[in-house]
Amino acid sequence: MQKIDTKTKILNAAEQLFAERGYADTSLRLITSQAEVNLASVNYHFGSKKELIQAVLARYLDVFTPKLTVAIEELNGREAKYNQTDVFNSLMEPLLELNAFRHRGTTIFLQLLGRGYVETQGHLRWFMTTHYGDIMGAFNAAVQQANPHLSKAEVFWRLHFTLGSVVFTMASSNALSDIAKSDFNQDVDIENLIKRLIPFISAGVSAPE
Amino acid sequence: MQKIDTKTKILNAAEQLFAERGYADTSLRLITSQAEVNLASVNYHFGSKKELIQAVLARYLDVFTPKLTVAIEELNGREAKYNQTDVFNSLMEPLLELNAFRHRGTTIFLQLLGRGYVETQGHLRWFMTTHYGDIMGAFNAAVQQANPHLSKAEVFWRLHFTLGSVVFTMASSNALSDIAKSDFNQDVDIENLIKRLIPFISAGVSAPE
DNA sequence: TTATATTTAAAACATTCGTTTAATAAAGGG
DNA sequence: CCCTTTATTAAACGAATGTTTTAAATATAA
Repeated sequence: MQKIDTKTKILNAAEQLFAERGYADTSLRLITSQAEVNLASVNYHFGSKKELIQAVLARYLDVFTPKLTVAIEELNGREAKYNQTDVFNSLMEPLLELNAFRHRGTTIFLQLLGRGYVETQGHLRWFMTTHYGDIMGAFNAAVQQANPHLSKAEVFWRLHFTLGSVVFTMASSNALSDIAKSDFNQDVDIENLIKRLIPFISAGVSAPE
Repeated sequence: MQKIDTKTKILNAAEQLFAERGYADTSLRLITSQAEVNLASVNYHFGSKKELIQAVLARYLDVFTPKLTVAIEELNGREAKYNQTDVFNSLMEPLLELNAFRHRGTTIFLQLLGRGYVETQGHLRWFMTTHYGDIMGAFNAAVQQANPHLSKAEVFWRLHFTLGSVVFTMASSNALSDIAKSDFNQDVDIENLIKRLIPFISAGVSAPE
């Protein structure tokens, strides 16, 4: 039984609550009581709530983006041309490996991402594009490469449509799962959901213009 | 120059701000100052902020759902079987007519809808399903009818993926339009966006299982 | 051990929020 | 015109939030 330091205890509790309830609806008091630490320790270790939010996201992004980077590089290093499915697989592997990083890591990461996009007015989007803009651009380029029949602009938009599907689904996955449970008596986990998402997204991205 | 009563002034200001900034991040003080009415008038006319949110949404839904209802009924009254494109057209017309109801009505409505889904923890979803559940069910059934190769559950999920694409795109349409403008020197309006969305969504919904 | 730096703790602070109150003004009906 | 209802206004309330302060405890290094 090792001792977990305060900083980590805060991050663990915060990411859980942020993903479940959103950033705005999660107070520091709720986080610190869940983490069993003092209220003031958030400001001591992170400075502010805003910086805590960024730290929570950064912990995932710093695991995710290097893996995605090498996956994309591997893709571009191939002799044969790659297609849309190849690109998605390159994305999915690093994404699913987050489940090894932390319990339910994939879901939490996508929920945090989604909430960050729709909730906070700009500051999270700014944080991500300035710190992780390179890999985002590289991924965009890979999708273009795989879909030469689409214009740059069309790829741009379709990737955002895709992001919308994923992020929205994850952000409301709790409620949706409840509905699916009562309507179809169907248990839905993250793997199941991704399995449903893939054909939808793949068909959408590669659709004729 | 006709005089607009206080209730309407509040609704007009509120829907604008709710769509732009979300429900939680929009204070009653911001709304009432924008509307140039007294702070207390919100509680006087609507009872609470929660009820104001519902009233804002209801104003759109009460215009939208009757039109969608007749469109779906017309669809079911046809002799020939209809397909996915037919269903979407039945949805799009009432949706675009909201632009006649109010300036940028379609965008605002979809933004409000999306924010309601991810933000408020349940009460808006409850409000919608209890008051407008019938038409939602009818639309769901129509999509199933048009896609007999899909199970009920699969249709349910794909419609939510669709809602995600639409809502997410609308919710971040301001920022996205700016990016598209600077990257592709491309002006994007709502009609243009929907034109891009249709092939993406259609392909996704009707994809093989 | 002693001195210094780091971390934790309790309390208070300053704002902001939704809501309520109480007084005033305007409108409508007989 | 008077009376009742409806609507508006200014002020305050109570609760919740992020943050800061000040002191105590703990760890670190000389």
